Amino acid sequence: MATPPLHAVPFDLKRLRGACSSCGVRELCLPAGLDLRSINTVDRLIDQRRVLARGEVLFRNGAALQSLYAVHTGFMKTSVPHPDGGEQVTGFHMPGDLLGLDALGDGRHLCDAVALEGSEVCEIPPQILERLSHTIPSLQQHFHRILSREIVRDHHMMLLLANLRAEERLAVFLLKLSRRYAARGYSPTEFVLCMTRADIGSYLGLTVETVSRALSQMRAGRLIEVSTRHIRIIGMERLKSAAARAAE
Amino acid sequence: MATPPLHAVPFDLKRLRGACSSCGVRELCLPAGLDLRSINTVDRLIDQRRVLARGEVLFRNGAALQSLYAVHTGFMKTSVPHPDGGEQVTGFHMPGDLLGLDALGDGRHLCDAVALEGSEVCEIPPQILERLSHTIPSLQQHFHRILSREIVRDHHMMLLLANLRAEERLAVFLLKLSRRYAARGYSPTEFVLCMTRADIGSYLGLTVETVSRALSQMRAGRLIEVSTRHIRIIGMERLKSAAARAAE
DNA sequence: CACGTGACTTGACCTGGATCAAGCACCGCA
DNA sequence: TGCGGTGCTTGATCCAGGTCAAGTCACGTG
Repeated sequence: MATPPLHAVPFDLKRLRGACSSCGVRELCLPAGLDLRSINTVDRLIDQRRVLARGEVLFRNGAALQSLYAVHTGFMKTSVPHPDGGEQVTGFHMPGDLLGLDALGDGRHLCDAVALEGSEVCEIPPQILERLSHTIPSLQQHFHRILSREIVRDHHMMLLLANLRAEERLAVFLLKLSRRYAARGYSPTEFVLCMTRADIGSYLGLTVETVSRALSQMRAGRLIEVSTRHIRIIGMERLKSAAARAAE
Repeated sequence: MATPPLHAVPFDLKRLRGACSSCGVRELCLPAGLDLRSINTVDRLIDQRRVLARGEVLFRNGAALQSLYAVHTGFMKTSVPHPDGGEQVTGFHMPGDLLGLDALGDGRHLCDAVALEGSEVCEIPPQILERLSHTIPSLQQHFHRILSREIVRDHHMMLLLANLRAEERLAVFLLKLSRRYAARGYSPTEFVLCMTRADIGSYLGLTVETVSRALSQMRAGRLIEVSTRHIRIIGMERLKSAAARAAE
């Protein structure tokens, strides 16, 4: 039941120049301005890969920052543990996304990161990134862009949590997933959810039951077809208008 | 009815070395590692001040990024306009806070920033910041730290919006304000709110009525004294336990 | 000084989603 | 092949907070 294998190669720098032209939304791609020598330099420094089995933890809340991670293949989630046992999911991460940014603040991770399916990540030691930024200004700029976009995304999420009703939240969620899959070359209308309803609920500030009901309702309204983890969007326009109150 | 004048001098670099030791939480202070020559260099480049009257707009959603801004004195809010007329408040900003980070992503501001009382800000052109970062590594690091902390703060906010009930949200809100005032040398137990109930409500995902009721309830429970904008915390411990479910 | 306006409070009512409860579907495993 | 566990769905009930409505308060203005 895994999602189709994703082929993104976000930090294989030897391929970056070619890859960048095609990666569109993919954030980690470096600007095309790098000369070959830089690319080789970088490539020598960043080549640590790490393979994660489904359910495996990449880092935990409280752990010292060793490295940032670029998701290479697979699907990850990050969450902050709730004092009373539960957890709040703060994001889902697909190939090309960067993990661990919250730890730059004081050198400790403030969330857990776990693989929702077999995944591979690239390790990017922050010192190296910072050192490289000195010599490659465009890299620095790009890194700032990534951080800034993360902030914007979070603001968007706050807006969603503060203003939207259950079905609207779900609609936004599905549309965002759809776009992200599309940006990576997959079908925007048909995909498999890697996360449980509980994960979705936590992320969207809803209970499992409400998530389930909202999905059923969207099925009833013929916006989507659902069979447990498999989603097909059959009424993209209706789905978009269901998400209408969100600042798209 | 203005808050007491705030005396922070976050970007007067000539004073930074001395100031930093005392500024604690203040984020914009540069690490002490700068030598005097750097300080003078920076100081020559960053000296644009801008004065804002209460209600005046610093920048608008959609405007091209000219500059980042460090709040110098006063009190600002940022908000993203809601398609259907309203707005979602994304943050309140006190002296030492940095504004405009969301625009690093694609060079356009994605929120409005307005002064809630007479304020003064320092302009910090991002190009200069980036150029300086090349020559002063500790500055770069510190800037990353600021961005990272912003992300962490937003995650905390998401957690609040997704999980807490009205009174808990208010309690967290007041405690956070209290701490921020304390960090700037003001009373942690008595202060004046610069924003309307509507602003608070928007920020916390509540209606004006609910904000008002929650405050009344906290008064009834003798956690605080309220008279419109003036707040005094008279039961700090009770206030903290009212916010208990938040990951403090 | 009365007046108007916008900010705030309080009450009555209603509803979306949480909670509680029951059962179903799927999967790994013996 | 049956069994247990985990994830998912659906129904019934309840309540926090949204909505609507009616004041009251604070303050700036003619």
